Amino acid sequence: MNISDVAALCELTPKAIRHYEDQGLISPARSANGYRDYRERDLQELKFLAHSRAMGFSLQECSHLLELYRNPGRASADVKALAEQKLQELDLQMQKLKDLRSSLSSWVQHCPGDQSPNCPIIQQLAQSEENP
Amino acid sequence: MNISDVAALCELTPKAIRHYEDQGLISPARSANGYRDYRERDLQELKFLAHSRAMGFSLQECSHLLELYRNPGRASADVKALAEQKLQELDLQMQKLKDLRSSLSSWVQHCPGDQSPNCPIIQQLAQSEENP
DNA sequence: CTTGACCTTAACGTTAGGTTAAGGTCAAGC
DNA sequence: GCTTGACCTTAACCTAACGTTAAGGTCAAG
Repeated sequence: MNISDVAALCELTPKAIRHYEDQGLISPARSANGYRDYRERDLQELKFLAHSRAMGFSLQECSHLLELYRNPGRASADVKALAEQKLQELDLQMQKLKDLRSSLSSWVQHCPGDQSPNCPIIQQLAQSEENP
Repeated sequence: MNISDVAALCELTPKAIRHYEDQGLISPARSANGYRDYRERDLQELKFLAHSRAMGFSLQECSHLLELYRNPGRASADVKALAEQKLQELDLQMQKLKDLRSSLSSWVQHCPGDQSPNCPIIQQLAQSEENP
């Protein structure tokens, strides 16, 4: 199968698929004309990669996950460890976003939003935090 | 004041400050020896930028905010508009993170985490979503 | 006068691809 | 046989916001 068809099936772009190859994650066969020729197994791995990326794993982490996927002798503990680490990262990010949102939201609520220059948002951003 | 001192006061790195200058956000005076020479006003603006960046605004958005900060004739409505847009972005990001976390968390809970290869996380990632 | 800590610019690295650019391949229609 | 359009190839530059060398000038202290 050619790259565009694979891309459509995996909901990836051809460029992304080539990128994964550049990074050594997959290495499809080549047809006589030099075109990449994807087999069933490549398709499955690319779908796996697409889902892993969609879950927020970096390409490096996806590479690691793919190794485990390929290895019938894997230990589920290794997979779980990766997932739990990602879970922690997600929690950290969410906490940060929550804090930002909270501050920004309250500033917005106190902003008149009219033609006057007086603005608590600007004031907060300008504040020199001189409160130890 | 030299760049390192400013950086320390604003909790930025010298490189970041130079970057903001490269991007046209600030333009400090130069001493006779060619060193950047930051005045009080530069300091205030850099603090403003640092806080704006910390609130999740992009450099472009920070540039816009800085314009408003500098302009005594600004309308608070313009500031509020930027803030509300950012607020929406934060909400979107949080929702995505929540969804990811939710899926991943449930997969992790069902993973034995032992030496066996059987792993629901891998299975979920490999799934071909054949459920319309 | 040396030394170390600072400053300068330039240029490449990072992440995960997107976007041209220049050119080869292939199946269809004339 | 020939053109045309849709596909494929590699190469190389673009994005954000800096971090990281690298090579070299400046300055205050000893």
